Amino acid sequence: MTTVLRITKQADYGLILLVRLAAEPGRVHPAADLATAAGLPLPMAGKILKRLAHEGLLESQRGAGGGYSLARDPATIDVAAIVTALDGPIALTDCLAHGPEECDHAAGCPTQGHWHRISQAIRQALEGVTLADLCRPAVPPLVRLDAIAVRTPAREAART
Amino acid sequence: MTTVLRITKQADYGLILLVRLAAEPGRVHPAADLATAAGLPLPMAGKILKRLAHEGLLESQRGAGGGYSLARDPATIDVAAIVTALDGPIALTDCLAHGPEECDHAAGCPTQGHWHRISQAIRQALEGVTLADLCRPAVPPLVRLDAIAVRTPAREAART
DNA sequence: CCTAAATCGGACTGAAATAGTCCGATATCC
DNA sequence: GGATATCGGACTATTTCAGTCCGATTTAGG
Repeated sequence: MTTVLRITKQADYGLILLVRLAAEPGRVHPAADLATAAGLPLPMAGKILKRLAHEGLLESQRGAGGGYSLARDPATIDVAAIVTALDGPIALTDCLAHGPEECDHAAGCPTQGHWHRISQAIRQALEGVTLADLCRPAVPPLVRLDAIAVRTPAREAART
Repeated sequence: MTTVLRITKQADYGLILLVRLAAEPGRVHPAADLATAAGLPLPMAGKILKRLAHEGLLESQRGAGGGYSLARDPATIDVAAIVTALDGPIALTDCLAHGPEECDHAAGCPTQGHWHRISQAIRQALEGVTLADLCRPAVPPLVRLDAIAVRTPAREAART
């Protein structure tokens, strides 16, 4: 038993790579540069960047002098979009990922409305933070008592 | 690529079993009864009930005529507690599960505060719904447009 | 052209988490 | 004593995740 309701490392890594890209939005960054900056092995970073480009969050330029750059303004890319791009749809259970009506028993299920509410709250939490937010300010935690540390292998190496 | 930010099936099953128990809070329910009611194989239901008892959410009585009953009032048991009991701590990434100070690089990490906020929002969403809520009323979804169906193998069988 | 620098697309492997089962031991009621 | 139950933990199979690798393709520059 480990932890639950988590995003994958790929999404975590992806966030870090995107923060790097957002630091210099105009420039084209080769995957190798981003990988070393983030402290990730090139194959891993490459895989993630590929997918982000495929999902439309990044633009890619092939060939010598090529690389990746942000497709949109950092302020218009929210965390939900990034996580969804890398990890797939966000849902508490598999069935919540399917569309409406998918469940013919919905009528008799008293829990339904509650799940919907919870699901929506989570989604909103992820939509409420943009890539621009992530870069710029370290928002001061309101509660100082239980300030929670943020650590991940990549994130450690990432901090220059 | 499937879905992300999900709870395990055990937690899902556990919720269903608990709803059954909450329907008749006073009574003692044998695992076999709960299993058939929920449409789960007995070993599976047994495993889950065992853990819920071990975590203090259920009380158990052994021997003939024994079974499980709620340890507390349904209104005092929230979804977060149930999920935590069955799936372990709730956190977006492994590092968020650890306590404070665990990250010596926190000072340089601009994303820190944001993660904390998101994490807290998710936790609150799960703490805001109690077992009593889940039983009683089907809260009407505010947004009708994208009414989301709730389905899971067990949940289908569960609906009497 | 030709070579070097890059991404593209997908297959592939190993490790870990999950789902689910099974069994022997123990407690309780009749 | 026998039937009914939970207890505790080991055990297996399946899926998911992390991470790697390779051949193909595109582009810049000499």
